[in-house]
Amino acid sequence: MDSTCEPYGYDAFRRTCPSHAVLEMLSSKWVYLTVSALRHGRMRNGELARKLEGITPKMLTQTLRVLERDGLVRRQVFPVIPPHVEYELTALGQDLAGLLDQIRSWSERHVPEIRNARLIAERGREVA
Amino acid sequence: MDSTCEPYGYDAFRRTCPSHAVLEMLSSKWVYLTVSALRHGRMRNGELARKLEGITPKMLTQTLRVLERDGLVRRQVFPVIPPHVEYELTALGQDLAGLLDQIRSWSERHVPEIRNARLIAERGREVA
DNA sequence: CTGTATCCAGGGTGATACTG
DNA sequence: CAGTATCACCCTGGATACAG
Repeated sequence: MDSTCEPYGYDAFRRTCPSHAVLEMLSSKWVYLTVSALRHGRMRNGELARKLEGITPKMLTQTLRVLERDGLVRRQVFPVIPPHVEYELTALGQDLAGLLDQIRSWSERHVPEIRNARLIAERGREVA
Repeated sequence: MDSTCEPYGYDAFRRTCPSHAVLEMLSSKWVYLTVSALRHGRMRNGELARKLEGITPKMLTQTLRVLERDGLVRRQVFPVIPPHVEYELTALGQDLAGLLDQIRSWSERHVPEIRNARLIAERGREVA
């Protein structure tokens, strides 16, 4: 069983390596956005729902549960009525957030170039 | 039509913003790995297939086509027999590669912490 | 307010076989 | 070698309604 990728260390290129699964877990736009949103402090469920435009209650909960399970997000429940729940990044989550947020920012910054590339690609297909 | 997110600039949190679609396109483990693999220079189709362990021909081609369409990868065909095709990152792709590769590296670096978090989470569920 | 419970459509993904 | 074509299938992800 080489699931640890030993003795050469972890290698995400190997499908049996745990780091491959971690990478897969991170490959979700809702994970990106959730972690990025929490980057500047704790937020309530409703706040997140409004910030992550278009997310359904199910996906929001599901995403938060995964992040909580993997130690990236901490969930705090206040036993009051109506319910009050807050989410915040753990130290590990904050470490990751710096990277994920850069990707988000990159996506925003390079829209024009990508849009342009797509237009050129389409033209090429028309000619053919 | 606020698809450009104007007048406040692009915002990936808004589902109608083009940057949201870009983020979604990047949310794929095969995109991560393909771009990371190409980071150190051009590669042939077969080389990529071997490097990206477990990828099917279909997914490899599909991923490369998306990256090519969006201007992140350049495809060069040598008209010889047997066929010879090489892929390499464009300038835009290299810019992105730096970020994506950091995520990949992060995934490898933090496996122990995440594994540990999962174990604790499981224990919690058992108690309940 | 913060979720859970269903249901459902759709397509991403893989496996396989095959062609130029 | 590089890629296409097909098929099936899971299962994600969305919509909705409802509960504590």
